[in-house]
Amino acid sequence: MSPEQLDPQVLALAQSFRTTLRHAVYLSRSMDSDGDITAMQMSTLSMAADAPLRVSRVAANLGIRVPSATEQIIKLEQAGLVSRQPDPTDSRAVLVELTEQGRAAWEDASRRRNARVAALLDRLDDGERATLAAALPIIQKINHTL
Amino acid sequence: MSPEQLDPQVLALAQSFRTTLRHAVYLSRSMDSDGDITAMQMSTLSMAADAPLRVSRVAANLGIRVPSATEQIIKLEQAGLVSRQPDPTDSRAVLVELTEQGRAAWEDASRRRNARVAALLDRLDDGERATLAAALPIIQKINHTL
DNA sequence: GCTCATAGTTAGGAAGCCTAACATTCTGAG
DNA sequence: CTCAGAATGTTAGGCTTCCTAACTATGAGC
Repeated sequence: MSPEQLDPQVLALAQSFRTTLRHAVYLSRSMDSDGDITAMQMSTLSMAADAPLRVSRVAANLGIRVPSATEQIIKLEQAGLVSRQPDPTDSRAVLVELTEQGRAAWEDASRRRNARVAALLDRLDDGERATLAAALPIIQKINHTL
Repeated sequence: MSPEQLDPQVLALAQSFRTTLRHAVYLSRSMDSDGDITAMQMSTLSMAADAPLRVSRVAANLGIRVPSATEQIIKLEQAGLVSRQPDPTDSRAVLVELTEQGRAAWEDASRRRNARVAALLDRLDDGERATLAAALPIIQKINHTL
């Protein structure tokens, strides 16, 4: 909490990082806006693709409150993409899992979006792609320390 | 538009990029949610900090429609942070510029947010920071090719 | 068994974004 | 010079997403 102790170089990087990420929000929005599945729904589906998970975990992973997660999950359920099952180990909890249709929709949407982003990345040279590949885990690491 | 031609390695990078960016949205949101100025307002203020600009340019830079930009700008105006002046070269257009109070608020908010992000980046080692610094311009470049 | 914490849902409201319709100003073709 | 169409914003109305507060139902500890 003492700004004087911060390395100016780190501060400059922080500024650049913040700005880049702010713009990347719009990049991400446009990358993930395709068809009828929203970015948030994509996130939820990809979480559930690994294994069924609780509503509260969906909320935590999305950085939203539980009621908001419930709302989104209900929409996914009405669209037939996920099902809500009571957790056998805790009857208070609800497990969100992909339906067959949900898995198909998720895989399809992923494929199309990946192809579009790959087309963007294709314009970079090998060095740039290598740098980007090296930086992504670091950004994820920062994300986890949140 | 022919997915078969895409390098699998580039596709994998695209997937990772997309996922990282999607999570970074929430990171950015938490980094930029501080006090009373929202992330979008910060973006608008930082644009106007360089030079007065039109409503349509604000909208374009934020990736939103003109009416939505108008709405945000009116809020900033009501908060006393920007003023709306008719463009002397085109009376249809409106120039958004920072007020003194707006500039002070922006500088203050920037300082605090940069300090908080710098504290996160401080936990990385020098190599990680170097990689991150190298990657940021590349992400910006991708952003511009949008 | 009572009490308190935990998991989700429901209800109601705030904020942000959108499209459609409109007023005003500019531009250029005749 | 005039008038039709383009460009710039604003207003109006609606949709979506998120929030907090209040509630139900289940689990856990004394």
